[in-house]
Amino acid sequence: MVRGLRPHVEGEGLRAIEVYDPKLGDLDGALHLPVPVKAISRRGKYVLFDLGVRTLVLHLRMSGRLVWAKRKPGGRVRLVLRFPEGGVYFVDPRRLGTAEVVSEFTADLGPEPLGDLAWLPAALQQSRTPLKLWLMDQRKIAGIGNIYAAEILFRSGIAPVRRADSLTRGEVRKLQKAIPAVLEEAIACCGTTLTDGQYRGPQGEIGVFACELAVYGRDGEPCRQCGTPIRRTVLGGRGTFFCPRCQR
DNA sequence: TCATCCCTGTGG
DNA sequence: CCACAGGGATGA
Repeated sequence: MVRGLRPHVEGEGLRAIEVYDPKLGDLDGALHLPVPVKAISRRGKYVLFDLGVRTLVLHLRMSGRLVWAKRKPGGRVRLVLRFPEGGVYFVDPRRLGTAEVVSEFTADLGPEPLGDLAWLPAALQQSRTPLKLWLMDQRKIAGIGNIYAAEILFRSGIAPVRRADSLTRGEVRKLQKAIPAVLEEAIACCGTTLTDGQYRGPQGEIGVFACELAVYGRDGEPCRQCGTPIRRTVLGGRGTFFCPRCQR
């Protein structure tokens, strides 16, 4: 998503911030607009607009989308970042997303999942939590959510409830490979659009990784690898999908 | 380490 | 109608 927005906003002047949801509060109070966007980047699931002395921090949570458009798109627009050539529209029907302007971005985030994962074995050894919860704990490793946790575990052949500190060396190696493999593949597919009105890229692109999902949302359907019905349980309050045969 | 809550929309 | 939804902060 950040890659899609980059050509539209990087180096461009942010003219105005229009807030349509009082929950978001005032955002431009500490800013001298217009201000050039020096860079747009990502850390974990946070989107960061580098405005020089300040940083605009967005988090889309469950239902948020960032749409680049000339005019207002459909849906519940909570925020607009106005640029000369168009706007970044923060569409967010559930209103769980967040936006703030800060002097320095801070968040309790673990390392990026696409960097060197040499630290992983030692970190896993220190935790007794179920592996799926470990993967989704942003303080342990940043950026992995419910869909990709499920898919990473399937590709690793590890059951979601396995304690993090119980993995064999071989399983850790599989996990180490599966984390970047699943994420890179999903990014190459432009993400995962499950149904209409859900995740889209900044130009409305559908994320076709939904076609590649092995377990997520496939409760009761046959495993693509062994035919065993995919099962759904609840872990940490979240739907958890896995193949009881392929994942031990 | 957990359930709960924040919100609203959709699908069964 | 109820269950559930891609996330995360909070308080027990």
